[in-house]
Amino acid sequence: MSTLARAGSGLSASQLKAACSNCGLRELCLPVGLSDAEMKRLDELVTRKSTVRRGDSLYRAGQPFEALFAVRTGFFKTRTGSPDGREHVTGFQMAGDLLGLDGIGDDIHACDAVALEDSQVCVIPYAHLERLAGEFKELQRQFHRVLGREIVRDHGVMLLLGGMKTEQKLAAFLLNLSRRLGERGFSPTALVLRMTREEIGTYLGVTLETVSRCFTRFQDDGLLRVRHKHIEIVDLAGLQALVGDAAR
Amino acid sequence: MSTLARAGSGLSASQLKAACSNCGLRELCLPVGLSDAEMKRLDELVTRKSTVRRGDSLYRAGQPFEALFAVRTGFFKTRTGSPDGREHVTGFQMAGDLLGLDGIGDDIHACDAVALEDSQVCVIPYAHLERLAGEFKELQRQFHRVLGREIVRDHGVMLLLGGMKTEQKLAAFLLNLSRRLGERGFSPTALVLRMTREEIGTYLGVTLETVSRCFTRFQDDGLLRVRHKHIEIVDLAGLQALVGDAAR
DNA sequence: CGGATGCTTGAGGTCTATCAAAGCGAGTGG
DNA sequence: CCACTCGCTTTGATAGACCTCAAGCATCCG
Repeated sequence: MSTLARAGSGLSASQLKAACSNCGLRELCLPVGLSDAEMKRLDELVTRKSTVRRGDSLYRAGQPFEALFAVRTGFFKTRTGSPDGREHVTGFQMAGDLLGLDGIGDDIHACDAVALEDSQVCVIPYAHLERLAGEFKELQRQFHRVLGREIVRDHGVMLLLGGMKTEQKLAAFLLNLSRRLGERGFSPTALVLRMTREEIGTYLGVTLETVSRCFTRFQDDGLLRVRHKHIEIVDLAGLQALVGDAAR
Repeated sequence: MSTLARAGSGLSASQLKAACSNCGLRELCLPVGLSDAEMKRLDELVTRKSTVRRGDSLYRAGQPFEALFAVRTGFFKTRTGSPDGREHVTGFQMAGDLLGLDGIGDDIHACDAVALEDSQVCVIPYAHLERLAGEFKELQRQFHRVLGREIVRDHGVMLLLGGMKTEQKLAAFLLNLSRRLGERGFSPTALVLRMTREEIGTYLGVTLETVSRCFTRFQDDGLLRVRHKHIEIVDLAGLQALVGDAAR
């Protein structure tokens, strides 16, 4: 929010040179374990940044896939339309997360990516990335790792959706959010939710009312302090005990 | 089952040369759109076959990841342990499907792969595959497609688990199975299930009793004919109507 | 400051999990 | 080859969780 305010409003922020080599997110994004020389070549790859306003789509299902996106600032959800019309959220992405992997399979995006707040992304042209991956062994390896982790992450969500009750689901969701915010230097216990109860609900496979009720139950049990979008985790161990252990 | 009988029992079937270039599954597996020369190099890659007996694991969660596996014959399930001890099935794999992608992310397998019938797989050493992918643009592209499709497939399962009722889940499951069997030259309407009701249940996020009851309900409604593991799809359109449309 | 959106809370009904028991089949060993 | 046993499946009864419908309230934003 604070960094965004400065960079915001201006239309094409292309003046600011996007540079992976000095990006504060480089530990979270693609380039890890690359040599300086390789890092410089990667800088050439990521030449463009893009700003997405809250509520707008970065891409939509059905659109041709041309690039991956790395979130610099802001918050996104990815959603796919359920066959019966309702929407289903497949994930939430924050700074350092990669967006667009759903397009790799068939060169067509399989879901929408919607900004939940004003956001900024790096544009990574995919053809360019594949070319570079062919040249740099380490980049290739790293890219495969990212894809592989996404697959494992999805399996974790399947476990969550298929094998847990509402309380466990919500606890796992909050712990996941807490951990990721902590990794990015934010407080892991004082969260501000960027998404609505309904979005949490379709992500977890329950209704928004059930999410709301579960929040108040957690508060009554002394696990959380809930004031609308502001969540304070009071008893982190208690939440972990609910899930069993699996945080990711 | 019939082809297996011949190749079975013998311990190392290395006598039989595994060759992608003349494999009947090459349309389903990795190599699609490769030139003859590239195909020959790929043959070098897949030098080993392995036999897995029903009930045995091809690999287990926690084991070091060294190779991908392509199913030649047979049927597998992949499962991950739920935090509270129960097992959750993440997928079913048949001839032409790839196994082991869960290990790419962190060089450790994230789930078990268990044979549901006596099976045979091609072993694809991963280090070798990555090397070759660096050389052959088309192989690299194809490999990325496979990973990308797996991600999209997982999103489809998340949709199924999170947004559908039992009837829709089971219908979607049967339609998926039917389609994949059809693509492999089997009857798309007369299926023999290789998995138990419980395995279907944990895959769909319901109990085995609910699966069983749903089968009988489908039979009563004239959609199926069910005799234990033998399922005959009577009204395919009716099943599709239940789901809405999304088959995959 | 006022409308709109999102959140909370309640009541009732449905669906599914759970516990329990019996029936059928496939595979095994005599 | 047959009988037996074990595992899988089916079916029933009950209780509890979640969804649905409905209303009132807080908050955010222009």
